[in-house]
Amino acid sequence: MQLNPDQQAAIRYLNGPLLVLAGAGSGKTRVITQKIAYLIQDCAYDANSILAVTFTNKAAREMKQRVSKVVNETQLQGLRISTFHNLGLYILRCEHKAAGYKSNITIFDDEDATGLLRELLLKKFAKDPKIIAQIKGHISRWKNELIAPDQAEKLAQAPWEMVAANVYVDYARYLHAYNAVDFDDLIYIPTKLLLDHEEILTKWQMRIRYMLVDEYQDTNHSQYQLVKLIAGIRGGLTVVGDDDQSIYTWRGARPENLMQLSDDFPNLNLIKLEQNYRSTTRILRCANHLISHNEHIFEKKLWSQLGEGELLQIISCKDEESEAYRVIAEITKHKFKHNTQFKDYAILYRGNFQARFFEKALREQNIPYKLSGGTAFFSRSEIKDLLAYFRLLVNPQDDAAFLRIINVPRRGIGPTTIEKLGNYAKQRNVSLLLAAQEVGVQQILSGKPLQTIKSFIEWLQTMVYKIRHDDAEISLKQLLQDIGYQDWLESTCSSDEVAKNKMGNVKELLLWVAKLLKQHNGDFADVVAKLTLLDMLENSEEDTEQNKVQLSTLHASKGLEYPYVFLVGMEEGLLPHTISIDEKNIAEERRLAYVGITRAQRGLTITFARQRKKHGGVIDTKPSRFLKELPTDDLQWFTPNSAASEENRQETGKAHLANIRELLAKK
DNA sequence: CATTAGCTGTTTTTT
DNA sequence: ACAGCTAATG
Repeated sequence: MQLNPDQQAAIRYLNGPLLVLAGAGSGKTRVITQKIAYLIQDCAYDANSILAVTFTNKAAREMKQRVSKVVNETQLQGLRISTFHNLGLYILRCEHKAAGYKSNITIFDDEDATGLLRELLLKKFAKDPKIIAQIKGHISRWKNELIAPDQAEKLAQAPWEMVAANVYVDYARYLHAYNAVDFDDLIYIPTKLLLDHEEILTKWQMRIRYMLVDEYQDTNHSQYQLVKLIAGIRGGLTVVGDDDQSIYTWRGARPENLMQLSDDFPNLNLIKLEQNYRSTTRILRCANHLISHNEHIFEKKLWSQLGEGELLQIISCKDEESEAYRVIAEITKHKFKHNTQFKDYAILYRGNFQARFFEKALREQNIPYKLSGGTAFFSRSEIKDLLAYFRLLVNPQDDAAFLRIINVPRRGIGPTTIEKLGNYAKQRNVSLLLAAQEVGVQQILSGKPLQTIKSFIEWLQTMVYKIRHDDAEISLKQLLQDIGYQDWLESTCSSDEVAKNKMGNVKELLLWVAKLLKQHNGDFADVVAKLTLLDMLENSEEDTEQNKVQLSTLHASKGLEYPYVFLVGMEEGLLPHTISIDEKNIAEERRLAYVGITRAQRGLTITFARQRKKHGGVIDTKPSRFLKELPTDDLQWFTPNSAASEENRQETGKAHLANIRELLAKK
């Protein structure tokens, strides 16, 4: 496909910073990938002097894949395409000394961070998880705004804000003592570092000569500062964004950063991409109609040359179960009729929990599917356990990891022992593991617990050695053997099935780690940190190649496209979500729906359930208000009593599915 | 220390 | 419905 003049211009423009306002499907990823190719092939840029940044691992993966199709492999050596968090980790690991960390940094995930905060707040006053979450959010905001703990203390006004600031101080101190960072730190610390150290800043500015940022509307303040610092006055910078696709303000994203750019870079050039190469005119008209209900920073109108296309189908379903069966039935029918492939279909939803019903239905029908997003995998207890072992092997100061696994599997180390050890560690001002290694613990602990901990530490040390010197895969299997994890799973799980499943996950993790270790030259610390950032499915191009129905949250679907999209659960309370139903947040929910609609290339089906199970009971639901914001002429409704569909008399999706199977069999 | 029964509150989205 | 926590018991 040829590039249009605007795209060409965006690719070739190198006389300073450039903002590309790119509507959905206007080829923004193409502009970025082609620009990388242009820089390398036509402008003699070294690949390792180019940095491309995205928000999700998925987007980074996609971009890497697309670049490798345009530029040959030897020229790509050293090219960095990564998420903001991975970039932060990279800078932090390079500059750990200046930042005051040892090289074996570990990353606290959300759960660890919340755990630490709970511990700290217990002393102060509260243990209400809501308050903890609130304070966590506040600390996160401070970090996003580049406000240090001591500054926060000075700035705090309201009493509760003072408490939060105090906790922030302690929290930062503890994390540092653990030689650990949280997700926000991965941006905050490197940005502060570049701000405070002229020579480090210069070094990075020299190293990175051109920077490209995708989904720019999702940057928060600290991320923007990081970009600005690296780009410097030279302004080797292209950012691509679309304020209509800003769906991350809940985690601090500031679409205003699009505007901010022209203030910070007076010589900023602006290029708009408005031609859409993805969707039919009908789909686009619906998207434009919907989003016109929002206020806009920049006006733009998307258009397409791909023809009118089919009507959008709106299907009313009885409940979530029949919604799932109905969608599967529609896919089956459509696939048969148009001779398509499973991978041409995507099911998009607001919340991860919705995937369950579709998974069940797909499994029953033996339809292959790909569930997107690694979060589910990493939140599994068995994976977190193993990861905690890994973290402890890397960093003996990681107390969160220590606490998680010291008694998993059971070693007879209970709360009493841990409390004693904890007190001692605090008094000695060292981590739990290091405290247990000191001679002085003998005065605190004795007998069996002491013996157990001693031998546990000895074992850990042999393990550290083994992983460094022996074959990775064998070492990791040994670790699993030594702790008797399989037996523990079998004895604690409710059924053999569950235990087997968990063991399968554990084996999968070990395989990945072994593979990653080889990729990272055996740098176990690096691999473990990467794992925490969920950056692993890297070598699974097969997934998109494989012929599977795609299941994804709306958030995770951004930047992707599918021939036929099923946007499910289009109900009040779900999309828009109950929590975001006030005037300010409704705009973001609308953008979320907009993102969903604009994923579709040729066909779009929107479904909703009239009833949904909620905390036990059954709740009546209403169709989403967003449906009323679509142009009626482009819609075809399928409701139980509408004449539009004979088939729809079948109330349950299951029966509907059976009908279609029968119909197909006859043909 | 481990186990278990009963109690709670809880449901967005991601790094 | 369910997981995660608490308190009581082995």
